[in-house]
Amino acid sequence: MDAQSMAGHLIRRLHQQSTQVFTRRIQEAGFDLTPVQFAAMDAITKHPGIDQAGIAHRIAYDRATIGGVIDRLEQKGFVTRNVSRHDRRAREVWPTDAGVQAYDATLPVVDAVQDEILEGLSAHERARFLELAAKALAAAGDTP
Amino acid sequence: MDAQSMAGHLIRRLHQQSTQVFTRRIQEAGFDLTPVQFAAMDAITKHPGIDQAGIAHRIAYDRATIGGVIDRLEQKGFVTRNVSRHDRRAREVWPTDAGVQAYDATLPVVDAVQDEILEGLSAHERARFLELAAKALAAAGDTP
DNA sequence: GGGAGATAATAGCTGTACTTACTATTTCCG
DNA sequence: CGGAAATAGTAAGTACAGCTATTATCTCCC
Repeated sequence: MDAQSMAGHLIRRLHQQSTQVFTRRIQEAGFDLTPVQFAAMDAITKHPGIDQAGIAHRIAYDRATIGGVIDRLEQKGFVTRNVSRHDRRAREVWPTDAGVQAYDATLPVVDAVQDEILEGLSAHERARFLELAAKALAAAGDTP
Repeated sequence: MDAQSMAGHLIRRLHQQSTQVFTRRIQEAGFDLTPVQFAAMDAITKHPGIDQAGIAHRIAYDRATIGGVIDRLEQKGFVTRNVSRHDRRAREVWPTDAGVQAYDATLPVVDAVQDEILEGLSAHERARFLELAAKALAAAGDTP
């Protein structure tokens, strides 16, 4: 068995490819958002006031990691944080106008990136791939 | 378009799943190798004396990143390094006996992990998924 | 044969990822 | 009610993962 043909290796390469395409296209479009930061913005704009644990849960992240991601989004002026009135342990995260604008502006770019990642596949193959990927994930204890 | 169903997101989740399964099973088996360290050991045992750039190229890594990986493999006593006589810029990397033993011992565990990563898929689906993943990668300028 | 350009490795920087440990709350339940 | 267990966030530590810049060599080509 060659390590190069192993599932784990192929998946790592795909992930690498995916993040590189994402980063390149977003930069070319004049924006500054990483894939993870975009995923967080997606959760925050769709659920304004969500707390950090909620974001982590939605995009399948570690609580410790998401703290740093939100830190950077806050530094960029895309979100603000405040202590929740209902639960003083929690921080509510709200998108700023600049954050909403950045999210809206990057959305079409991100959409295009999804096809580019799988550009070697036909439309049918692409759909099949995504279907199988989702199925493999669901079996592994998916929590979207 | 929901970010959760995007190709990039699914691939990231799969990668996350893949590394978590790898790490857990390897640890349960009493070993201490990360997925990247294993991939590097695979290249080194199959090409003893390979230089770091060669390893990086084989497993599709950044030259800067691989330096740290080899550092850690050296600390664990799995490889040794020496300056190449043919090219004094290059460091030849050789597996130690302990390194070869660790590689051989982990190989069956790693093999089993590959199936576990895709345990939600039937054998046929698994093969199809790997085929599509390889095809998508090849189109993106694969360099194995 | 000598200088331009390529290449190997490293250093420093940013940004994930996940772990364990710790603090501050909240909630559940006897 | 009151304490145990659960939960939100942070901190510190390890390990990628990639970028740019720098240094030391090497190679190629005029």
